[in-house]
Amino acid sequence: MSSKREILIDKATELFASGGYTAIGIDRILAEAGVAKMTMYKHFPSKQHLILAVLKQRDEVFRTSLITYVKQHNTPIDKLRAVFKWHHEWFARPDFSGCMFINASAEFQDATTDIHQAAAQHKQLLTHYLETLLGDIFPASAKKLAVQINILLDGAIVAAQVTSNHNAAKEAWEVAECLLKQSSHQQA
Amino acid sequence: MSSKREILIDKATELFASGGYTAIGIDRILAEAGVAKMTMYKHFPSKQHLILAVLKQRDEVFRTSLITYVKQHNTPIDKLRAVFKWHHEWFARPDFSGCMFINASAEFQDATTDIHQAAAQHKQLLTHYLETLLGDIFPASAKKLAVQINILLDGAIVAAQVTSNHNAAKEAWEVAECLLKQSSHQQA
DNA sequence: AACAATATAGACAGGTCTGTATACTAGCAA
DNA sequence: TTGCTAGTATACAGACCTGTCTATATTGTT
Repeated sequence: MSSKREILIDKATELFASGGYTAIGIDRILAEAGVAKMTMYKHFPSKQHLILAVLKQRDEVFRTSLITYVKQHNTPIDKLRAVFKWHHEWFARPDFSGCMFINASAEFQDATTDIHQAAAQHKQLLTHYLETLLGDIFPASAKKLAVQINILLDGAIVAAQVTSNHNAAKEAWEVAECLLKQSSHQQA
Repeated sequence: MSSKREILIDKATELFASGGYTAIGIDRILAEAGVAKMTMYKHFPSKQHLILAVLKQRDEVFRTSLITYVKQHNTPIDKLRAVFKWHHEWFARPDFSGCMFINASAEFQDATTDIHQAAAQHKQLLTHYLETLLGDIFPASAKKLAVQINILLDGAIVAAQVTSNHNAAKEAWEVAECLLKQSSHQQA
């Protein structure tokens, strides 16, 4: 429906990602989106609400893209490898600027704020998805492994963002492989 | 020497850590530090220079603390375990608010800026330190292992910050242990 | 005591920030 | 026509931002 709302969210996503949530002002988003200020304040009562809408859409787009990509693979191990491959391709994109949720929780440290909680929820949803993937092979230790693989993925994101390490996803996958190998031995 | 300079850096560190670099204004730092504005601008020609001074001190304090802690342990494996234990204790501190360098590179995405480069350098110095620790056991693969263990540490930091996972360092260490075990088999 | 270095308060410029108020326009539907 | 909805332009309030300026005070050293 309201196309202006979508335009606003898309442009805000782009600018927040590359410029930070605090540093990017409303006026800049409005100018680049070609939307009047009052239109924005009718859709979003405050900047904070716009940020939350951005994060909500980002969470959906991000997870849908990943899950769709992984679905194209068959075996559980292939699926897990695909998770890291998806990250590898993400890191290589010219507009890659780290994880918007990690960045959001950096700027909004207070864990009781809605924005920080939105970031935490995204990470939890991702961990839960990993748990479903792992449940097919290691039902007993799926939960713990999911947390550990999530740590590897977040570490790779940070390495790609901070030190521009383009191999971070591959290096992280090798660690994950090692972990999975050990788990299959322990299972036997 | 100039105690005012130190007071400024300490207070700025505290405020930037919990409030973000952009969101915290000079005036707030000056008021809480009890320092006049002109005094600050004599020591630091701009806010950016103050941020750089904060990061420089943080890098030194951080690495010195870690290295001192690790030195109390003897065997190479014990030293590596101590690295994760140090992080575990860091995460448990009430003023823990993530890694100031990860947070800085989130707010200053442009990799050509001095601030982003200071963040990257810190991570590289840390990786290099890990490499020296690993060199004692796995001289051939120390470089690669150092990068991978650094990914684990950064992932743990993110987990502790975003989702308040207080066990992140322990979970990451178990993964590292697995990696080290595999490396010692391959070496033989 | 004289000097230089360091720090001080407080006002100020010029800009930006979020959010509000007002008055106007265009399209659509009953 | 009438009325409703969505959007626009523009100005504004009030706060906050970085950085500069001036004139004064404090301190330690020689």
